[in-house]
Amino acid sequence: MATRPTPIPSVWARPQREPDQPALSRAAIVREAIVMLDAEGVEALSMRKLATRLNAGAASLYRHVATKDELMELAVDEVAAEIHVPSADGADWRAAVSEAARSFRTTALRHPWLPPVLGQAGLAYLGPNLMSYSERLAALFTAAGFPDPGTAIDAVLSYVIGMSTTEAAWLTTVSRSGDSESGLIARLLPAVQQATAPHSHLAQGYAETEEAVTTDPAALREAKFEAALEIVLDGLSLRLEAPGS
Amino acid sequence: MATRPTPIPSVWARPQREPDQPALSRAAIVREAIVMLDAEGVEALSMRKLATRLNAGAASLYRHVATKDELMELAVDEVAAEIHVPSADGADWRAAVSEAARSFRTTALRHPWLPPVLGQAGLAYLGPNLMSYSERLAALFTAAGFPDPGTAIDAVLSYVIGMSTTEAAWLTTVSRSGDSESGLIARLLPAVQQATAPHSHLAQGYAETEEAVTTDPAALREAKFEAALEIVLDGLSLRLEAPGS
DNA sequence: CCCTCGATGCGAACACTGTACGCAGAACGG
DNA sequence: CCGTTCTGCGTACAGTGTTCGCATCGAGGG
Repeated sequence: MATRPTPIPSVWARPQREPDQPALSRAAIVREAIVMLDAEGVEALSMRKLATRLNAGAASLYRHVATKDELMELAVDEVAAEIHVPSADGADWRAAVSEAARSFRTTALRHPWLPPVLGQAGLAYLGPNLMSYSERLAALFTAAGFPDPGTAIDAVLSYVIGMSTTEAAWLTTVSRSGDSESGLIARLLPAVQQATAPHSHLAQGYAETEEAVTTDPAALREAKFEAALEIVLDGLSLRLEAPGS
Repeated sequence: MATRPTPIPSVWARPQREPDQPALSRAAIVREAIVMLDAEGVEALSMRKLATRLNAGAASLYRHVATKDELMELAVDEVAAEIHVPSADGADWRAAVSEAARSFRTTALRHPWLPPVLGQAGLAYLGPNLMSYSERLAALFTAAGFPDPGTAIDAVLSYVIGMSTTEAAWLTTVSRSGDSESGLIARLLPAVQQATAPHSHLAQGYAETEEAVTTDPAALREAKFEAALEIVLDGLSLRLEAPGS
C-alpha cells in the first residue's frame, strides 16, 4: 500500500482536547436537545444540527443514543422531572391535584413540544422520572381515599394533556409567526369571523370573549384552563363522597 | 428551431384518457391520503407514495394542494364529518354529550392519526366540517342550559382528545408490532413490571387489572374511557344545577 | 516501554423526504 | 388557426435518519 506523504509533526497541528469541552456524553446530548426543542420546536431538531451545536459529527451521536426516538424518550423523561406533584399527606386533595395540574401546565408551556409527544407515548415510556411522576399521582389519589385511583388519574391526566397540547401548539404558532399573541389574533380575526359567521353559537361565543382575547390573551388562557379543571375536580369530588357501589 | 423527427401518428400511440381513471382532483387526493393514513399511519404518508397510488407524479399533487400540511388539514376536515353529535333538542343532555364523546372515540380509533393532529391543530383548522362539529357541540350545551358552554366544551373535548390520543397511539403500536394486543402486552409485561416494581401504587394498580388486560384488552379500554368520561359528566352536571355564581 | 484492544469520533454514502422550476401537451375561447 | 390557460411531470435541491468502515486515542498488560 502507498505510504501517504508524512505530515510535518507540529505541536500546533496536534489537536489538544479543550478541557472545558465536556466531551460527548448521553447527558450532554439530551441536555442540548432539550435546549433546541424549547427554542425551535420538534421539527427543527435534527441529528446533524444537534451534533453541530455540540462540535461533533452527526454519526458520533449514535455512539450514545440508539435512535432519534430514543433521544426523544430520554428528553421527555428528563423534562418530566420538572413537574411538581405535592406529597400525599392527605390534607387537601383538591388543592394538591389542582397544584399538580397547574405544574404540568407550566412545564408544558416551558417545553411546548412535551404534550403531544407525551400524549402519543402513553404507556410506552418507562423512564424513571415519568414512573415516579405517575407514582406520586397515584399516591395522592389513594391517600385522598378514592376507590378507583386509576380512573381518577385517567380523567385529570387526559384533560391536562389535551388542554396543554392545544395551548402549546397555539404558542408555537405564535412564536413562529414572529408577532405578538394579540397581534396574531388580530391578523387571524377576519378568517375566524368568516368561518364562524354561518354558525350562530360559535359566532356568539367568540364575540363574548373578543375583548379579553385581544387585551390579555395569556390571562384568558390560564382562566380557561382553570375553569375547565374545576369541572373535572368537581366530578372527582362526587366520586369521593359516595364510596358505595 | 430544429424540426424534431415527425413521429408516425397512430391511434394506438396517442394517449387516450381512461374514463374510469377519475383524473387528478383535490377530492381524489384527499380520499386516497386518508386511505393511506388509516392503513399505515402518519409517517408512512409521503407525497411520492401518494402520487404513485394515484398513477401520477409527485409534482402533480401540488397543482391541487399547496403543501402537505394543507393536505393534512383537508384530510382532518374530511374525517371530522364522521363524528356524530346528537341534535340539540334538549331532551337528555347527558346522554347526548356521552354519545358525542363516544362517537369521537370510535372515529378516532378508525383513523388513529386523527387525535394528535387535531390536538395540535387547536384553533388553526377552520374547515367547514370541523366548524359545524363545534357548532353542534355548542348548540348542545347551550340548549341544555349551561351558563358557560365554552368551558364545558373545553372540559369534555380536552378529555376526549387526550384519552383518544394515547389510545390511538397504543393501537398504532400494536398494529405495527404485528402481534395481537394481548400478545404484545405479554411481551411488554416484564419491562413494565421491572419499571413499576419500585413504585408501590403503580405495581398494585397494574396487578389489579392484569387479568382483565390480558383477557379482553379492548373491553377494558372502552370501560376506562367510559368511567373517566362519567367523572367529567358529573362535574358538568354540578355546573348545570347551580346556575348562580 | 511498546503494543494491543476496546471505546469513541466521524466522513461518506444510502435511501428517503417536501417542494420549486420550467417544460410539454391538452383544452378552450376568439 | 392562434394564443392563453390549465394540468401533469421529469428533474433538481436541500435536507433528513441511519449505517459502514476507517482513524484515533486512552488504558492496561506483557
